[in-house]
Order: sequence, then structure tokens, then C-alpha cells
Amino acid sequence: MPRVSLSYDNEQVAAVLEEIADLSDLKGENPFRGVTYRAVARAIRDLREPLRTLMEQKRLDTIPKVGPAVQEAIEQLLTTGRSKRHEDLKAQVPQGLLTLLRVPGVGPATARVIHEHLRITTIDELEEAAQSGKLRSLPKIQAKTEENILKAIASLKRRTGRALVVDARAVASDMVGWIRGRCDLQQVEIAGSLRRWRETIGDIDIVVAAAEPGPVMDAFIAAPEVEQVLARGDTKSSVIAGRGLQIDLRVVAPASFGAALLYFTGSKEHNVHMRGLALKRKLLLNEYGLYRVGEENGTPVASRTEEEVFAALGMDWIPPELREDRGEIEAALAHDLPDLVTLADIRGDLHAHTSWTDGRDSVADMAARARAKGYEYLALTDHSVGLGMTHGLDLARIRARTKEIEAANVALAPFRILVGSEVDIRSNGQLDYEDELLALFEVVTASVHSSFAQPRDVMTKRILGAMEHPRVNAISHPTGRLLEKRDAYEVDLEAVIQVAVRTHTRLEVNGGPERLDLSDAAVRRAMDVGAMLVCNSDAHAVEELDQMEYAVATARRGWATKDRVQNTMPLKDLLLHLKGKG
DNA sequence: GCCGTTTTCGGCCCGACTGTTTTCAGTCG
Repeated sequence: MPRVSLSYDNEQVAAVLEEIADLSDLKGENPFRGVTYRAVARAIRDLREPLRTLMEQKRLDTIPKVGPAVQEAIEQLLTTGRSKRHEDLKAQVPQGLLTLLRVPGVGPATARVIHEHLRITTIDELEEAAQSGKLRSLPKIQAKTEENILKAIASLKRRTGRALVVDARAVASDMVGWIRGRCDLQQVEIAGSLRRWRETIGDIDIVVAAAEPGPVMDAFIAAPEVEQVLARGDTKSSVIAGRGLQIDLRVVAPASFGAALLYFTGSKEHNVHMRGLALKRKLLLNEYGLYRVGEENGTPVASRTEEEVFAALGMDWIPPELREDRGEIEAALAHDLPDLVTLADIRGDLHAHTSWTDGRDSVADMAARARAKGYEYLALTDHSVGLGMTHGLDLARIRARTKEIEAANVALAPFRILVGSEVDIRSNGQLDYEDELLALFEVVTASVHSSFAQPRDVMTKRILGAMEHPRVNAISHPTGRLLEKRDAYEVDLEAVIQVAVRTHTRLEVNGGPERLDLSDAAVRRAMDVGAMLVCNSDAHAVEELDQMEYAVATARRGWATKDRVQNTMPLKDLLLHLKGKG
């Protein structure tokens, strides 16, 4: 999925290196060449500083897998915008072959055959050829393959993008419930990117431990939401379920469950690294267990639980959110994994709305639900007056709402509702309340809700200005993105993070499933430079207070520790910190 | 194309499923 790299350069270079890999595969070169270019592309996307800086300081070769050839390509791209290797390959590989690779099931070999015989270069042409039965006359392609290509194109066209975690979770738990209701399962877990809490989900992985795989597979492919069966085997089956979402089901014996869960949680890059590590210890790691090399059919060294497998490799258990091969394996070997913030560490929520503005539920109901969740406090941060559509609070309504909150606090003590505001940062950079009004709140979070298209320097100045204000405790949803819907506005996030450190302004990790803003990548950067975070639900109804789980998961993916998340503090410490921004 | 506790060449993670094969190549995750 397109992930926003730290800088435009980084993203551009990564994209070209990936294309070099594809072209190299299409040309039929040594496949490990492609592997290398893809690995470097990924490392560049994960980089936490601009590639240009690395080049200027002659540190490009510190990126894993960058040798003389790749370094030359990167330098050419950064200085001239082009790479000789890329241009040469483009001249040698027919235009359009890259397009055919986008069809699932069509790889380099098939694409070459199709192009060689039919000169097809677009997906529409491919669809037409398949419909008219022209593909089946080609070598290695018969009616069945032709049919599969047609189905793949149909699902490609239907699929609008990646799913939000919240939606994928619903589909996955429906399927788990369906299978559970029909089969005798020992264990079942949702694995893959859902277990890792990736920001968006491409497909769903479910791992099951059962003595008899057959009935599980039968139940799986017969589920009501299944639109198409892609594969049905004794250990692995795949289907397309609602909204084009693919579900892969793996069934293993109970003794292999830990190894299988580890393997199918991924990420792929994490797995590759883990297996390489195992090999260095003369061990083979697969989805059935960890074996001594040469004893793959014997008794595994470890297999039943993930903890066993990690321990047998001399490592600490790695939380799924970290399994992206971004340093977590080295940290686990050194017994130096970060002590990640957990949902249980959260003592309260500092961003929620009520029916006073655009929320659905009352002050009392929101507070009761927060208290029932075990929180010590809840900040009710209704909108400022400038946001007309949300019925923002003017002075009279601020006072009336405060009175209501004070009464509720008496009833709910020692639980504490904080009088809060989500104040709009206007397009000219001014806050939507005068200082005298801001002084009426115990907690103020500032955010951008308009003029998203401002130039980068204007938007950056607008946000930095708000952070300088002594009454602004935090910046909410700092980039304004809506996943799969609206890009982040143009802003110098590095500057925002730096100023957050200097001004002690918290950066929100917003748990709205369509926001997850800050992103995990930005959280990681914030952790690097010492910024403080606050995890919030941005709830507009009582059940949305549960969105805190998404905020915490995103923070964890960014390696956030408890001591760097403001709302892990007990109430009395929090109150001190809010005054004068701690 | 890269890399080194198998160190300058020969590996590079590993297995399942499908289709078109009758022992395997291609693709995927």
C-alpha cells in the first residue's frame, strides 16, 4: 500500500527502485537482484531521515542491501531525477508489461507469454482477450487460467482500496464465529496485518488449530459472505468475501499452533529475517515449528506457542505491532525491546464530544461510560464556535455546559470530568477563542478543520503558531488525513514534532479508525526526538470511547512507551502537567 | 545485487496450491 515516506525524495526513489525490481523480473534476470532492489525500496520508506542527507554525508551505504550498484542508482535519482539502470531496463522491456503484473495470478512469466503472442499492454486489452477466448491458445494457458484471469480482473476493478482495520475486524470476526459454530476447534486467532494493527488491511489471515482440517475448510468456503473460492486445500484455503476482501485460512495441528501463528502474523519481512536468523543457528523455521536442520520430519525444538519459538532462538517475545523488521528482531535478541504502552496503562481520555456540539450522547452518559471503563478522568472537548456545523460553544453555552459538568462531577467523584475544548485553528492561524475564553477550560486541544489546501509553509506556520500558545495542551489529528479517503494536508511534520518538544505540546494519536493520526511512522519519529504523545478516542458517542484501543495500537506500532503518553498519568499529575504545559 | 560465526563465491526463507504437468513451474504470502 502506498505509505507516505518521510520526504518526497525518499518516496520517489523507493518507487523507481521497485520498478527496477519489477522490470528486472520481467526481463528474466537473476531474481535475487529484484529481491535486493525491493528490500532497499522498503528500507528507504522506513527511513527516518531524508535520503538526500544520507547522500551528502556519504552514508547511503549504511542502508542495508545498498552496495555499489544500488548506491549509484540512488545518487543518480537524487541528482538528475533519472537512473541509467532504470532507463536501460525500460528500453529493453516492452511498455505495458508492468501493467499486466497488477493482475493477481499474473506474474513475470505469464506476462511475458501474453505480451509475446498477443502484444497486450493494458488490463482492458487483457480482459477483452480473455473474454474472446484468445488466451487459452497460448502455451501454458488453458481455459481454467483464462477464467481465473477474468475473475482476477473483475475483483481488481471491484476493489476500491484497502479496508479500514475496523471494517476488516468485523468481517474477520464474523468468519471466525461462523467456523466456530460449525467445527470443533482447539484454537483460533486472527493473524496477519490485523493482528499487527496495520493502518489499513489488504487481506485477512485466520489461523486455526484442529485435529481434522477437512470440516474446517468445508465450513470456511461455505460461509454466507463468500463470493468466490480462490483455493481449497487441506492446510490452506482462500476466498474472496464481502467487498472484495480476501480471507486466507490456515489449519494446523495443535502442536504447531505457535509456529503457525508466528508465521501467519508476519510481516513477510519480519519472517524472512527470522528464518535467516534461525538458519545461522542451524535451525529451520517454518509454519510447523523450529527444527534442527536435517530433522525437519522429527520433533521440533519449539512449535506449540510463539513464546517457545522466540525463546528457542534466544529472543524475547515480540509484540505483533512491532513485527515489521524495523529493528525489533535485534532488540529482542538484546533483550532490549521497548516497554510499549498498553491499553491498561491508559487512565483517561482527553478528547471526546457530547450532544452539546456534534456528539450523540450527554455529558452524564459519556462520563458514566468512561468511568465504567476504569478511567479516572475524561476531558469533554466540544468544538469551538467557529465550527458552525457542529453547533460550537459560545460563551453562554460554555458556562452552561461547565455547570452541568460540575454537577456531574459531584455525582461521579472521585471520577473527574475535565472541562475541555477542541479549539479550531482558523485558516489565518488564529485560535477560534480569545484568551479569556480559553482560560475557562482545563484542557485545550487545537486542530485544523478547514482550508486543507493551504501551501505547506502556510499550514506549517498555522499549526506551529497554535502550539506556541500557553493554553494549547495538544494538537489533535495533526495531519488531517482520512485513510483511503483524504490525504494528509501539506505540513512540515518534522517541524511540528520539533516544536512539540520545545513547547511541551502533546501530539495526539487519534483513535478514530479512519484517522489513526499521527501515523505509526510519525509516532516513531516523535519517540526518536523526545516528543510527548496523548492517545485519544475522539469519541462522538459512548461506544466510540472504545476507539482508544486503536490509538494505543497505533502508538505501539510507533514504539511508544508508557512514560511518553500523557494520559497514562494519574489525575493529580495530569492536572499539574496541564497547567503551563507540564 | 548483496554478503560473510559456511567470508570473496555460492548462497540468498519456506511451503502451499493450481494448472497442466506425469515431476514441475508459476504465483502467492
